[in-house]
Amino acid sequence: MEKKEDQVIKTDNPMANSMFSEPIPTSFASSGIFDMPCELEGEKGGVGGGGSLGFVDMLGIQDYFCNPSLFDMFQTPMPPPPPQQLIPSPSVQELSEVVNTPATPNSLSVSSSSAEAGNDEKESKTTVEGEEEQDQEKTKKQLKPKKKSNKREREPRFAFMTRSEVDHLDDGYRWRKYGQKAVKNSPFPRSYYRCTTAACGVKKRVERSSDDPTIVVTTYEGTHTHPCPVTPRGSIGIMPESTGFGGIGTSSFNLNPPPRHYYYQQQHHQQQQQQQQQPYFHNPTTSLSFSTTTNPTFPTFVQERPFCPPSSSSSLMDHGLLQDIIVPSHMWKEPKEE
DNA sequence: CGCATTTGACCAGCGC
DNA sequence: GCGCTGGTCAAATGCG
Repeated sequence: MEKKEDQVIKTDNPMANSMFSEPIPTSFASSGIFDMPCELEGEKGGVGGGGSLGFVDMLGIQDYFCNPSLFDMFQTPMPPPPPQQLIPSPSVQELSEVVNTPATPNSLSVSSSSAEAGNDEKESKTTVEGEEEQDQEKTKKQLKPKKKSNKREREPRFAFMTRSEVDHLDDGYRWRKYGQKAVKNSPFPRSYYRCTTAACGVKKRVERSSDDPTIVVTTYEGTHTHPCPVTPRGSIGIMPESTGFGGIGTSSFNLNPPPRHYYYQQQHHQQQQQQQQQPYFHNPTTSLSFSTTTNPTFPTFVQERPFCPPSSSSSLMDHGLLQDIIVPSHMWKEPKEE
């Protein structure tokens, strides 16, 4: 029962979190560089969710959404983890494959799909409201009907790959672990977490990549319906509702982050070219790429910067983002020794 | 004492 | 129909 994962956003910053699911306006469709319509000024150590976040329908990818908080996570300090390392392109591909097992290359309804993808997609017509799901959950608890006639409709999911030694990354939200399972083809168990906030049905799964144990794959499902209860080091936050992404923000940092530019690492020959198109990056120190190595339907976000630990000053925190080290594409191919 | 984690059991979906 | 696997529940346990 191979499952295809959701799209994977790979980052070295464990703060992968708070993001998620919502259809990505196809208007953002593109096939190369993605210029996140997010402005940032990053001064208080954070990116905020200042503006809107654009997103993609790359190579058939749609139905995705990246909560602006995504940006946060890229510059939010991670807990105690070890020195972050850059993830060379190769590994990205590998991971991508691992996580995105057999998918349907030509399928446009990539929507987050995973196990229940099939069903979800069929029923996805009737958009699921968070409340509905919660009701279902309640019902479940009572009769344990679980997925039945009313097969549970899942919200789009987002997977993030993070190089970290800690499994459960601190993303600012409070999570309660409700299960752990051994997963097939992986020596590492998968942990299931649910947002502890009442009425917030966001869930996330955390597991390590069997290929690269240093990689933690965090899959988020759902959208938080509340402000981030915790702003670790004042760096986490979610997109303001005004953005239309349903997020609620309470970031303690500047909400007008400088433009973030991402580029989509196309699967074929364009890949390298794309990577070299740094001019696309307004902020040359930070880049995030989408990679659809094996399966174009599942992009992989690759953060090209090593994690920058929080500093005592907000300005420095900001640097955590702005001073990221850019890794030339060629370096990806040839992982440097540390 | 309250909350989070652990862990075995249970259930549903899927492939054969 | 059966077995496998993923996902969830909930009692037991741990911890602050």
